[in-house]
Amino acid sequence: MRMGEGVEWGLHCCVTLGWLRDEGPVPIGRLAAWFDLPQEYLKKRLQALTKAGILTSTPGVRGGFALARPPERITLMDVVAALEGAAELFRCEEIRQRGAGAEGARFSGPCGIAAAMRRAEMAWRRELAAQTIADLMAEAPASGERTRRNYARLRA
Amino acid sequence: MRMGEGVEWGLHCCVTLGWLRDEGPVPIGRLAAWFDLPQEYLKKRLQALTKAGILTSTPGVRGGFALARPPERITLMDVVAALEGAAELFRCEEIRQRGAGAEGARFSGPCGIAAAMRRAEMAWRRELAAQTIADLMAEAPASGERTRRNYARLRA
DNA sequence: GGGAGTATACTCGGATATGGAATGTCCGAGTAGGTTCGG
DNA sequence: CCGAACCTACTCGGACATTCCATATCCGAGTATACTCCC
Repeated sequence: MRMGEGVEWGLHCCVTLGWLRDEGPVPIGRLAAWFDLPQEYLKKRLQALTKAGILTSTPGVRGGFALARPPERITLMDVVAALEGAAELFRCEEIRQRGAGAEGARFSGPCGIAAAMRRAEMAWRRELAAQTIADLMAEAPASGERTRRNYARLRA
Repeated sequence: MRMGEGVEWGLHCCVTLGWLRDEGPVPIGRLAAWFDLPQEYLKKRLQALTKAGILTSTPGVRGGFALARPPERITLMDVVAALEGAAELFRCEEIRQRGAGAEGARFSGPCGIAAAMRRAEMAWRRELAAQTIADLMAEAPASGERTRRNYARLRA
């Protein structure tokens, strides 16, 4: 069980778009070159973020991607859910109700195993939801400054 | 990103083996029929648990699988790590150091994104390590009683 | 010179191949118990 | 009748197919810009 690499890409792109928010939309080719990533596949991932309402995409010759909301209102949980699906990590198939072991059982309450796994997963989600893109931006102001400088030079 | 179904199988089998600890080793065929699971693949997963030191396997005509330690000393984290690998969910590829965005950067500290994801993952692991197989057994004493009864009937 | 129409180049969007991991299946090695033969 | 050797049946262990999803790629739809032509 591992997370897709698109999550790292999406988070870095969101932080970068947060820093370049005053510069207007950033085209996908620029972002791909920025991190040396496969352009077409990165586009596919950003499209998922767009569908989830995290990014906005504007077509046309001066188009590109941009944040749909202020960075303070975008949590890591939003990005992960958009890119990896909102489904839970552990899926209970209720195997306790099948086979010879279920002979003469009622199963009133929920499955204890599923409940325990759910508790752990909720702790994970809570931590993810507590961090925002703005927090990540605040942690590295120097990188923000450099990003704006490099981007302005590329644009010129 | 989803967890393999083997985790659910492994946890249910561990709880069942905890209840049947006085009955000696349980063969794989019995366990597979118990939950109506594909026998050969379940065996592969239990072999992983054996390699991790969670189960013991005894060959021979009266052989089978059994818990290697008391249920109080087996955490959900142990089982998940044995079946899904101990690698972290989020792997940082340091894409910030690649491409045009890294022009003239020093990168003194660790990647803030990786740190944030690590925090969330640690919360998840902590919750998993706090729950043991014995806890799961204690939550459903009725199922334990029924399991012992059904198993004795099958054995007869 | 001004404005409308048109052509164009650049963007996003979804449909289409490919590779690797999770899943599923198979055969061989080993051990405990039962059986048989000899004492 | 007792004991030891052998044989058999059942177990686990690892090697071999198959299916599904993440990854990677391609072509088509749409729009703002820039240019051109007409008034």
